[in-house]
Amino acid sequence: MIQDHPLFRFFNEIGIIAQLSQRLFENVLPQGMTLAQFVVLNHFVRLGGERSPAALANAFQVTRATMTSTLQRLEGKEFVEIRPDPSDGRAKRVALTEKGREMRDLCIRSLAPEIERIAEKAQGHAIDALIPPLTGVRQMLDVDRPAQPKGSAHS
Amino acid sequence: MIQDHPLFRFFNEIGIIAQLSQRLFENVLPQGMTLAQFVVLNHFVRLGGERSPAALANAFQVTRATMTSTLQRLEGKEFVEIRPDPSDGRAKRVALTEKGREMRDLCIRSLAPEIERIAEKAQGHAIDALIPPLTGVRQMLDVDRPAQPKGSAHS
DNA sequence: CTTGAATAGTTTGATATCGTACTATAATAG
DNA sequence: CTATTATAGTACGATATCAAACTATTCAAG
Repeated sequence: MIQDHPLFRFFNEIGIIAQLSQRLFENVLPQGMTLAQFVVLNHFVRLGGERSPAALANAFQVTRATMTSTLQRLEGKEFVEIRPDPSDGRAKRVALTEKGREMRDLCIRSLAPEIERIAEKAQGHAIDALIPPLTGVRQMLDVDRPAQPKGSAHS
Repeated sequence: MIQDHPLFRFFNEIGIIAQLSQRLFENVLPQGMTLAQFVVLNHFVRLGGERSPAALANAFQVTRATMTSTLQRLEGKEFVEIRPDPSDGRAKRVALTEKGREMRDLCIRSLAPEIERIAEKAQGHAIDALIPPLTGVRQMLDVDRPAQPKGSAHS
C-alpha cells in the first residue's frame, strides 16, 4: 500500500507540521497580514533593492499568478511600490515602501514571542539537526520541478 | 533577527517541501481530485466505518468549515454519502460509497509511480530517519494547539 | 525586417483554508 | 423544568494557490 510507504508518511508529517505552524504564526501577525505577505516584505528587508514579480515568484516557489495577487494586496496597503521596468516593457519593478518596512518590523516583533514560546517547547526535539537534511530534500524536490523557472533562490 | 532563528528556518523548509510535494502529487491525481479530497477517501478505506464531519475535521487538523466544504464536493461527486445521525440531531454520518472506493483506488494507482520516482531520487537523503523526529515535532505542535478539538487522531 | 518562440504580467475560475457568526440540538446547572 | 453552556454543522467573506488562457513585449532565427 502506497500510504504505508515511508515517503508518503514523511510528506504527511511535513504537511501537517506546515499547516499547524503556519496557523500559529498567522494568528499572531498584525491584523490583515498573512504569512505570504510577510515573507515578501521580509525578503526585501533582508536582501534590499528591487525585484521583478517573476523573480519573487521564483524565490518563493509560487506561480506568477499567485505573486500578482499577493503584490496587488501589498500595493493596496502601500507596503510596496510597483512601477514599470524602464529596460523591459514586459516587466515591472517592485520596491518596499517605508510603510512596508514598518509593517515588516511590526510583524517581526509580533512573531518573536511565539517563536520563543515554541522554541522552548521544542527543546529536546533536535530541530537544528533536522534543518540540513530537510534542506537537502527541498533542493532535491526543487530540481525535480518541471518547467517554469530557471534557477531558484530560496532565502 | 528572528528570521535567522533555527526554528524559523526549520518551518521555512517545511513549508516549501509541503508545497512542492503537494503540487507533485496533485499533478498526478485524476482530473478534479485534490489531495484534500483523496486523504478523506483514503481515511475511510483504511479505517472503515462511518465518521462524523467533526471527527474528520479533527483527524486532519482542519476546521469544521473546511471539512464541510470538502465533504460537499465529495458528496456532489457521489464519493461519499452523508445522512443525519440517528442518535444526535446535531450530527451527521459520512460513509464512503462504492464509487468513492473506486476513485480512491484509482488515486492510489496514479500516485504509486510518482512516489516511486521520488523515492529513487530521495536515495541518500535518509528520509526514513527523519520521520520519527518529525512525528515528535508534529505531536508537540498538536498538543500546543488552542481550543477546538479534544484528541487528535492523525493516521 | 518578419516570423515564431520565449518571457512577463494579468485575468478567470476553481479549491482549500481560515475566522466569525449563525442555527439547531444536546448536556448541564439550578 | 428552565436557563445556560457546549457542540455540530453551515454560511459568508477573505486570502492563497493553481492551471489555463490571454496580451504585450522581447529575443532569436532566417
